[in-house]
Amino acid sequence: MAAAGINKNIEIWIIEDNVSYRRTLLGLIERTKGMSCSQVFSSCEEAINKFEDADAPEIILLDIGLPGMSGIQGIEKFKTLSPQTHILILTVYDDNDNVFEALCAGASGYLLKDSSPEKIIESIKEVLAGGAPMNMKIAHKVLEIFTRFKPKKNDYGLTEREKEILQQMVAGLTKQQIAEKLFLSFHTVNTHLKNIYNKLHVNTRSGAVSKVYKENLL
Amino acid sequence: MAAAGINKNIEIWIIEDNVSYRRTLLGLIERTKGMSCSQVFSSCEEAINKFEDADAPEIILLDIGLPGMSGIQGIEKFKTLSPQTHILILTVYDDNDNVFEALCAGASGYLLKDSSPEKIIESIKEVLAGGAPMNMKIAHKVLEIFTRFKPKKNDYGLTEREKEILQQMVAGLTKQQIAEKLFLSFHTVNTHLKNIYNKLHVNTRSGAVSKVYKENLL
DNA sequence: AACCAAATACCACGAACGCGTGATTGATAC
DNA sequence: GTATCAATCACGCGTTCGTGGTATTTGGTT
Repeated sequence: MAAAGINKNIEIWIIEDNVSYRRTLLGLIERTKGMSCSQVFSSCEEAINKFEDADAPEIILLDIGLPGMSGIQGIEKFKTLSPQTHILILTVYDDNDNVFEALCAGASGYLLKDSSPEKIIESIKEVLAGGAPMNMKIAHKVLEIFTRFKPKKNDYGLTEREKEILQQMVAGLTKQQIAEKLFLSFHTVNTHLKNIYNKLHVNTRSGAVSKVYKENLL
Repeated sequence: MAAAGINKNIEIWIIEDNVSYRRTLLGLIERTKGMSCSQVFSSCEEAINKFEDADAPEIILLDIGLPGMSGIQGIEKFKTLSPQTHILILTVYDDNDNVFEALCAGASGYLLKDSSPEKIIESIKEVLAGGAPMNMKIAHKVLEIFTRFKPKKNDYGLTEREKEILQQMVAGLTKQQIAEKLFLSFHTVNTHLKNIYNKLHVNTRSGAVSKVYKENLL
């Protein structure tokens, strides 16, 4: 596995539009034994062009927020052009969508830009060793995403009627509208709502709706 | 919760049927400063019983291949009994199914038994810091699982600021609370909220929150 | 320099909400 | 046979929301 590091340098490309950060990365790579950065780009498009007359690198350090084609789109393109190339995301975005999309698209790791230089070097090695380096924060998000795939049946002891009312609330209806739709008195809906709040340990509509989705109730 | 490490030891339970490995773990924990293992079990059932007359621990080190109830089932049970308890899987199984199920069920981390003692201690700390420690191998499998999914994405031209405010609303905060949290005037939040409603074509908090989840905004 | 979108801030009003406290009925359980 | 609990309905109080406005500042385009 580490064979590459013995005879020749690990070939790395950098795609990063921020000039100073790009320079920082380049410096870091170049002064690390066993690694070398032959190409730097500020957009995916440029890198894609280079694939024609240059050998594919072993690693691409890739930003997500890029001018033109986004890093996410880039991943897919690079993976088609050179499936064996590992792509290590290095970005400021840590929202669930970007993380999810990047990993779905085939990224081999996901780091945030506040990672220390040592962490970055270490992660590159980890990728080559078949790992999947991630920030603590990112790893946590990954698990969060996982738990969403598993329908929890944590009822909180909600009654059928309460669930019914919760559904209407999730749909965005007001208490009065719910009452009309379910042929109830406004006061009844009010009471149910209070009980729901108690059971779910929330005290706002948004909190309740949020809990419904997060924990897959109903 | 993070204050726990300052004044008292991190409370850890071990559930592991292999006597010698259990002893190894126990020894490791007990000789680590700031951690203490008050309970060891060889099955989930025993641990579940103890939940009644003992305080829930901060961490459970959990094996998967157990007599009786499997570790996977155990996770769900423990998470119901004590949602704030972190469960760290420590097992020999590294097949996709077990990994996937465990993480779906709510495990906070997944280590293989060949992990070094230092790695285990480090992982416990990482879990408490909100991370999700995984072996290189496991992390790689997690990414593999991810590549099997491929969803959509949507945006209603929401501003970054608007998304930020939407996030707080999803968390169940009131306008006033959001204003305080983001160091804004109440009126500003109000304005943003109006714009958000317009963009999402809703006119209630619940409707907005609902849309966020249904269409995977943020 | 002109322009524009985004972020910020303010006001006022009627509608809706959250919450405490209460009651009545009917079914199920012990 | 009485205890429990879901479901229904009721009132009032103070708070928050949704919506109609207006307006300033700022950063980026043109």
